[in-house]
Amino acid sequence: MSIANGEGIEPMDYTRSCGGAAIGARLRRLSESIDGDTMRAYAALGVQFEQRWFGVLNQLALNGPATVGELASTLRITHVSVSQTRNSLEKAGIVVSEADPSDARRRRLMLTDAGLALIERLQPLWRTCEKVALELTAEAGDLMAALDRLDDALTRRTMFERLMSGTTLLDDLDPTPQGRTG
Amino acid sequence: MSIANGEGIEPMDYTRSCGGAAIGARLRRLSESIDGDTMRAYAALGVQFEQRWFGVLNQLALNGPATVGELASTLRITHVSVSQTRNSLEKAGIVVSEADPSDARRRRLMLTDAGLALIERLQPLWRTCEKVALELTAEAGDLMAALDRLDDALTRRTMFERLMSGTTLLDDLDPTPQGRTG
DNA sequence: TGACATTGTGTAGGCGCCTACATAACCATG
DNA sequence: CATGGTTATGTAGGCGCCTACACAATGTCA
Repeated sequence: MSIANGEGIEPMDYTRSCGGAAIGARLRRLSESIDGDTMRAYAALGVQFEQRWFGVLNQLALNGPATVGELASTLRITHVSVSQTRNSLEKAGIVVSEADPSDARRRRLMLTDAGLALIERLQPLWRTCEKVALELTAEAGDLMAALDRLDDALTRRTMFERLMSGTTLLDDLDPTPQGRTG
Repeated sequence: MSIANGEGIEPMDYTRSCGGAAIGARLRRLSESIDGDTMRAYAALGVQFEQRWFGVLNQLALNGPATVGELASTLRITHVSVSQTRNSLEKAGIVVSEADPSDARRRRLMLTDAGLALIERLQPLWRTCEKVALELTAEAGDLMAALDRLDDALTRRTMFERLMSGTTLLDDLDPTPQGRTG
């Protein structure tokens, strides 16, 4: 808490110095960097593409038509996000949807010919992504496996549970109820 | 590309099956999960806190008053983001700012007493974050180090450079100039 | 048949970050 | 001291995701 020098020395990376409370920020920064560069690659190839399209397109290509809810569940994002992505994909003519005849609540998405062509066209870039991912995994030493394990760890016990569990937090926490500013 | 079954089988996690093109999405999803849970922890403790405050607050606590640009540089985010965070912090009474007497373009941020008190109050939670980060690193097998190495790898050569470099991409890429939809 | 919960999808608005652009203060020139 | 480039900050609007809420179609049960 001591107020030290205001300039001069500068830690090489704040997320490295204070890992714990900033790990979310760090992952976010990495994802934005990678997503941004990938988008730039699409643009550089003259292909109009949105990052968020990938999951849905890939699933439709692999497994055929699917509903909003099915895609959300497979992609592990909310149905809202899928719904918005669907909207964008339809506007771009890459996907069409129709009400499921057996249940009018459901909306079945399927690729258009333009969608199939787009996927075909992007295959090389996506294969390159795979290669780069391998390259990075090599350089970063087992990154993907570490992410797998992080996913697993958080599935076993969420961040929230970990933060709130007595052993780590409540022992330490000063119980004066002075908080709640707003 | 073959259209297979539309229901039934479901890969356990799409990001694991198609790692390359979705690595950004995966990191984003992880960061959102962690950030969201951390925010829930603040809320559960009755403290009104925004995730984005952390970097700036931490820096001000560690190094004393600083300008928007200095913070942006240290935190490795844009000055815009710092500027918006500053605004939010000032509205919450946690930080005040004044024009630098020697250069009126610069705005020096410093903690208020309320800001110092908030930091004091959050120390236990932040220490818990550290512990949880260590816990996760243990469970995820050297996660933080892998992230360090990923950062380094991307600094050496950006994702964009990797994607565009001939060896990986241009060899594969079908050169028909049919793209550019919009 | 009508009431009521459940399910599938959509809308509004928020998060923390971004890029592109605008503005104001500073610093050289002439 | 006017001109124009540079620097520090701010505004507008976008990204992909989120939560909270709205609503229509379906199932259930009196």
